[in-house]
Amino acid sequence: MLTNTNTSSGELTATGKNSFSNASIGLTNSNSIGNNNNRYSPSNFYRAAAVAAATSDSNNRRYMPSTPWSKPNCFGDSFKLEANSLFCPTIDDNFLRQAEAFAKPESSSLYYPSSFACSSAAASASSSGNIYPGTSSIESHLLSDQNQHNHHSQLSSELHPFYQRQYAAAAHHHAVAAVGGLPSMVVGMHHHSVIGSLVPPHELDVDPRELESFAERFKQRRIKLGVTQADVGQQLSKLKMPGVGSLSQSTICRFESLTLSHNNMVALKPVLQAWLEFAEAEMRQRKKDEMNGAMIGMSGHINSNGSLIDKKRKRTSIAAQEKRFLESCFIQQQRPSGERIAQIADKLDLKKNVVRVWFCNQRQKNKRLRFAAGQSS
DNA sequence: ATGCATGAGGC
DNA sequence: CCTCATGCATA
Repeated sequence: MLTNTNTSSGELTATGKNSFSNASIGLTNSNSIGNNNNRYSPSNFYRAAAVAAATSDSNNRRYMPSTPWSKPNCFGDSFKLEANSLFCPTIDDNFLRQAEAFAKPESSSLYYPSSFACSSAAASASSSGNIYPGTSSIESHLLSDQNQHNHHSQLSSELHPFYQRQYAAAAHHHAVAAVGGLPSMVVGMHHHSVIGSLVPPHELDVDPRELESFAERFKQRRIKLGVTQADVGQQLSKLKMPGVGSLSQSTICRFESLTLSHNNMVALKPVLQAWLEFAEAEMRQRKKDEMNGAMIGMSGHINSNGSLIDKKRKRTSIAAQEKRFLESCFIQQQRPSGERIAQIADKLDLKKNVVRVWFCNQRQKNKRLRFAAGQSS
């Protein structure tokens, strides 16, 4: 059923009964693991920007630096409420049964075509009644021509599915090639974040193709530099770009695979571009030094070691069966009421908050994937 | 590479 | 309690 892969040593009880109200868990100690200090925060940038890529979704929010999660207890909300008080316990049984029916126990349609590694092949295969067309075929287009296309041809065919659709939605005008020199990176997020000024007024004015090709080139050049995604994230802070701290491997990875929102992509591009140029310049310098015989003894590398508190965030693992059920519920209602969430949580023996978050993530993912492979089916 | 999670800012 | 940017933990 539910496995709580809890590596912590703390008091995080998996199905525990300790419950707080999530929002109010004011903790004393701030960061415990990982240094999430100043991060890139284009605050108002996002807000001004119009509608997120998503079709009719007009909710574009801003961004805020994330924060350390060191909480003694990550989950709030009581789990497993008694059958909702207001209704008779069977009130929604139909709903649940229906969902259950949809979620055939052994349904072969995997949520994910296969794992991530699946490239082109399985990409669109699983379109059978599955709302999740499948992840992306990220890797596939990395194999194709690379440096070659310096200019974006007006192909929408070689666009990442996600962008293909976006492009179709707002087709016209071309890229805002901002690929000049380093973005000045001088401003502070206080006034006008550099990012804000480097980027066109509206994200929608940014050509998805531009982003796509940049992401692709970025990855190749990064690899050529022999730098990992995680490295990029860390090194980013060395650039001292105002408001730009470090980023996680996850984010770099998502950027490269275009699995971030359009807004997010647009905002991150200049930052990563700056890093790229910085790193390449550095490498050139190194080579030059070598030529001069000036061996630069490799200086020690940073070894982030842990004198850090050992509280680890726990990650609930929702079993396949439960997931299937959730998915079927999702099809019926993408935004279930708290009442229903509690109900579902109860049925699956999961904490209400876990279910709530699952839906949130699902919606978020859905926005990215909605068109990512859809039209073909 | 991706699943589950956090938290800011907004209703 | 949502959305969105992001990250730890993990497959």
